[in-house]
Amino acid sequence: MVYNYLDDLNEAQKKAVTNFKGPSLVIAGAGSGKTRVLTYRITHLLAQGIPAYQILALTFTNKAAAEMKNRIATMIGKDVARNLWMGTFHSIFARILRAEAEKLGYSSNYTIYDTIDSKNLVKKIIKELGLDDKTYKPAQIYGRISSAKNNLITAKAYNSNQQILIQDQKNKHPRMGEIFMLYSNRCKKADAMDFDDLLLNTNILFRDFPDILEKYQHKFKYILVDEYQDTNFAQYLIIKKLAEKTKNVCVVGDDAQSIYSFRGAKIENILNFKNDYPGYNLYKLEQNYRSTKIIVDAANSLIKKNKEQIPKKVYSKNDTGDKIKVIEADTDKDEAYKIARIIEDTRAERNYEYKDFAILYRTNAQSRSFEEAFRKFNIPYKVYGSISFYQRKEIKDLLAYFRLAVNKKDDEALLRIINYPTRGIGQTTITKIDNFAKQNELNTWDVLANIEKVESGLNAGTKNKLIQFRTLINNFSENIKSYDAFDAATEIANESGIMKEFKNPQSHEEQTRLENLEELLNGIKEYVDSNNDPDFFPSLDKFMENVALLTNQDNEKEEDFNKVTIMTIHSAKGLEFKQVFLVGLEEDLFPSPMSSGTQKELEEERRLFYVALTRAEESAIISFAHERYKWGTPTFCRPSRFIREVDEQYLELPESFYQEQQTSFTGDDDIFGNSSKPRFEKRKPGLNATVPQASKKLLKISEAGKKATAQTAKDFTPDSPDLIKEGMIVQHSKFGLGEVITIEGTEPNKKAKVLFEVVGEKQLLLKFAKLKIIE
DNA sequence: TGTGCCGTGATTTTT
DNA sequence: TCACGGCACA
Repeated sequence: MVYNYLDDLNEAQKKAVTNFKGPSLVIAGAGSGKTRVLTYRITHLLAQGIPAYQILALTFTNKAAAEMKNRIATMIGKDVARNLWMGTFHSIFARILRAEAEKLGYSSNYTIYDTIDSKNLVKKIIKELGLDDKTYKPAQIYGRISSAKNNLITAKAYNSNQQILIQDQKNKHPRMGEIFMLYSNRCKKADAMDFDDLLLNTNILFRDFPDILEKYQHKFKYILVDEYQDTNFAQYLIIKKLAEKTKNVCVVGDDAQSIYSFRGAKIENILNFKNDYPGYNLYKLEQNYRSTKIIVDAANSLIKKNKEQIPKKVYSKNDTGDKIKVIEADTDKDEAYKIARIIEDTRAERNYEYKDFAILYRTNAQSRSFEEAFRKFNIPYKVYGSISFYQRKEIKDLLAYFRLAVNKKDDEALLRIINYPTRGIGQTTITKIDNFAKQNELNTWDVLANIEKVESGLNAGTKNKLIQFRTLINNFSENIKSYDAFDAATEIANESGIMKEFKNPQSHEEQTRLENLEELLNGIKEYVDSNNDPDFFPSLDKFMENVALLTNQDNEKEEDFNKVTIMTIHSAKGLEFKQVFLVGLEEDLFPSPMSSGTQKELEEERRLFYVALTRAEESAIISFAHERYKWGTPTFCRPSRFIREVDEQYLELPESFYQEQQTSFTGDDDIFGNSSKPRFEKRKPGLNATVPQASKKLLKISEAGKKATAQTAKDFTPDSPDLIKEGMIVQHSKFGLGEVITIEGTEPNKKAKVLFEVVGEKQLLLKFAKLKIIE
């Protein structure tokens, strides 16, 4: 060791790094140096003379793995770091499964189906069974299959479990089990595993082949797991089995930051570590180095409302910092503009750069208003979380050729490209081949391979086209044996006709697609060039091994470096910014109405808020709007309960908030309002009671005319005040629909008393008020 | 077989 | 609002 790395650590961190024998649980509060502990612990293991190949370090993202690897490489050298088994759960076990594939009846170059492939397959099966895809929503069905697998329930086990079957009956999905079974069989037949199979099959491998389990138990003498609070049952059990012999397992995580239960993560895994590994060592990293005192204390004041927690006291020794400013906006648009202005101001006042800011929200749909505002203000920004690079259509299409060349059984890939670019093989033909394949229990490719002999009612011309396609693919798979990945890929890109599709880009969109394809090829070039192992041939099939496991966050572009970050809170986990804007803090948005039904769900939403707040280093700003476009319709909103849950001493609230507190926040009873009820029953209880009775006409209009309202709100042109009469239904740009109760006074000071649907009764001076006549 | 229009429905998503 | 799938038509 070139320097005494332990000097970089505080006492708690040092203990967590140096006590490397036996089970360890490291509870790492937000910003407490979790990654540091992990990397230093590995460094320490290596310094004790433990060989790198005996260390298994599991993360959830490629990014986290790459970051750790880099840090370790700088501390102890690239050559050693390379031999560590460090990567995501999926990539590590995909690798092990490739080595052991035959035992489970797969080949070592099995395909990995990504979510899109999986959903397509589910969709197809639902169709084939003649089921209604409104009852059997593919995404939902896939979700159920996925969560079954994450709980280690195979299709077979699923179908023999009475309880599950009864549950499906109740859910109006009596044929769920059948779909699951077909789905599993199809994947197997295509020599394909989906994401969940990678974990499920690893478990099956370890269960059914004890000698193999023993081999890996012996191999991995030290196991480290990052973000342990986000492990699902399948992952938990793999770790448990691998660590059974040595018990040298170190898990790091923060129960307060568990936000992925909807994907099967079990917070119980971290809460129950003490039971699984009695005699474990517990380390709590409680000093937050990232944020100001106010931010840490505010976050604590909120999170303490959660019941299920490992007790800890996160604190900061940094500056006190600014109070968290709460900003009130009229509309979502207004919210974005206000924030754009603040960004420009802060940049000037504090000498911040654009990269120091982040906009964090609950749902992706919220990005739009910010994109628009930032464009207006010329603020450079980058939006994360849209569609991943590898999920773009053009990329998936080209990759499908690669996949088929590597594994001809890959039916999803085959069907994707058999007529793309179009080569005269239409739906009718595909259906015929497909049916024949199914009747004879064959892969689609098998039918193509013997198309000359197949009695399928296809005419000679069509057969010829199929033979041409077959020859094309056969050539490709010949090529990948001798060409390196880049040469093979380039050949395929050209010969398949995909590049030709974009030869003369007609639109900006086509231009982007071409660039994406080029980027993919460049990536492959890099892959080939970066190999300096003379014993390794960087072929296309090798490149394909991990492609399905890559995501777009893995390749940040350099030009995106100094831009404002716009992303969901989920994707912000692990990141930090000087100033964080927590936007859209409204009921029915955050907490999300979809996940505030149960206490458990609500606690997770609260943890989400906690994660968001603790991303901030120097200041955090919370915003909410009174009116927001939801699915194209302007909707009225109330501030989120989470604002109120933060201890007020850390907040700088807007004037109106104190007034509103008295009316809309009189108690908790309106908080759990059912969102299907008409809105005016939920706001301002004092007025609510009177509104519905007062105007049946208004109610009728607002119920029937939601679409009309949406249109009028968009291009709002007020009518002349002279035309406004008693009894009319009018619309106000801010207050929405209302009924004119009385008109009094004389020009130019005519006043109208209007009963609005949402805000109740208002006196309006007609010369100022902009009203539009609806009826 | 390909195109264009209309109706529908819509969290979060590390792999 | 926006994206996607189904269906009618060329």
